[in-house]
Amino acid sequence: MFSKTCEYAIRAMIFIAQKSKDGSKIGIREIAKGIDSPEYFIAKILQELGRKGVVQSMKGPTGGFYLDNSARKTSLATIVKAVDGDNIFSGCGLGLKQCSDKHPCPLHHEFTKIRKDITNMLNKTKVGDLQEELDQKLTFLRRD
Amino acid sequence: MFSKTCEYAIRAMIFIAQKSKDGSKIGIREIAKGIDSPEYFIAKILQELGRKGVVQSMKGPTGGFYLDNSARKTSLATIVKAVDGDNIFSGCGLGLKQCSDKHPCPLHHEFTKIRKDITNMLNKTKVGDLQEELDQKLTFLRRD
DNA sequence: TCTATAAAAGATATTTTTGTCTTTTATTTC
DNA sequence: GAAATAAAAGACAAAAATATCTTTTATAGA
Ligand code: FES
Ligand code: FES
Repeated sequence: MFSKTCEYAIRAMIFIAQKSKDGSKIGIREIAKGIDSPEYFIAKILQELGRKGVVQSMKGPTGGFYLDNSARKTSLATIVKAVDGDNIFSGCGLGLKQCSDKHPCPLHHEFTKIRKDITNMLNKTKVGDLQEELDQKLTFLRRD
Repeated sequence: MFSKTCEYAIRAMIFIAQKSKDGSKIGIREIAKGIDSPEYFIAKILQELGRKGVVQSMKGPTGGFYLDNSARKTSLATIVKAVDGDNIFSGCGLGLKQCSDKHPCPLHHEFTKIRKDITNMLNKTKVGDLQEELDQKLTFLRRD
């Protein structure tokens, strides 16, 4: 469904939301541990998300990653788009160069329904909401 | 959603269903052209599907690929499972090692709904049915 | 039985994704 | 201002996915 990169990105965003909700910042090493991802790899991903303004960061001592109030309202759709592009939102399920109602592939009618559900789900789900459930220990970001 | 390999596999299966419905067989070169895929690559994929009994083939002159009556009833789920494994049917949307109700990731509740829809869709959709729509030119296997 | 044909099998190559390491830059604290 | 810290940037490496080519095997038909 999502690339590994995207899975890590979403997990990291929720983790950062949690660890920075009191205004503090969280380092890359702890993030990697918290979400069970390769340290250098998630660093690269967050760097890119930082450039796009999806996550905030500060260098130097006491520095690290955090989310400002507007970033907490980021939808998963925004993250997915930033990392994986928009193939999942508009691409053909059978890999035709273009998805189109006028020139549909054999799966088009069934696939667009699902694609719509996925899009709705990703649009309505915000990082901040997922972080709250995580806080209540109703959900988890890693599995040992 | 699906790997390139899987997209080609599904398209090829529908194409073979169409071209072999009169009992004839279809060669790899025509298949590659018909579904706009790399020739040697789809050959490898069909070889593997052949080993698994998902598609039928014959060597030699007048040889080629075809689908017997039972293969026409193959569901997309069978093809996807044969090619991509069962990650899409049971894997965690955020890439945790295990998807579980007891230890759910933040996306679990929303994701399992969609995963179920996908599973149902792939199970109920049969190659033969898609081929019929293709015959009526209601759908297409390539886009130029 | 010989020849031509077409898939199977095996080997190799390229590209993309995923993962790692090193150097540079910004920031804090002393 | 100097030292320590942590992310940014850039270079590199490994693995997986995608793609291509060559040789072998089975089959049909002359
Ligand atoms: S054309 Fe394939 S999903 Fe729309
Ligand atoms: S645990 Fe992630 S989808 Fe079930």
